Amino acid sequence: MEADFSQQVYQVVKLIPYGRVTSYGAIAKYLGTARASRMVGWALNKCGSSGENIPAHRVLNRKGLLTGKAAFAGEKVMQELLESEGIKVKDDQVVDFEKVFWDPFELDKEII
DNA sequence: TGCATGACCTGAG
DNA sequence: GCTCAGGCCATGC
Repeated sequence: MEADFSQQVYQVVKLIPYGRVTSYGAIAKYLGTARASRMVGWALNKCGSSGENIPAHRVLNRKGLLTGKAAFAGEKVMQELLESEGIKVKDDQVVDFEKVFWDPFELDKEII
């Protein structure tokens, strides 16, 4: 349940604000397993089987590349979703990735 | 129990 | 500055 790594990832991904994106490494680091960044992607890969609606399209790699677009219904679905939120995507890559980048640690900042 | 895989990240050449 | 290779953790069979 809560202790499940996958659930932890889903929780963070669902906390991503509208029009913002984050990287697998950022989530992994937030969970305390920065070296298990690969697990983050895997957890999202099972998001469909988990029965939860996870905005995995907001999660990209460190380069802002839509590496997980293949896990969606269509390779263009992920891009459409991002563009729908105001995020520009070109060549399977997010434009101004640094500007739309969002760190899970910002949540703690708000709490503080 | 052990091996192989994975939507990654970091370091070195 | 770019490219190649290795390593990390968690899950499935």
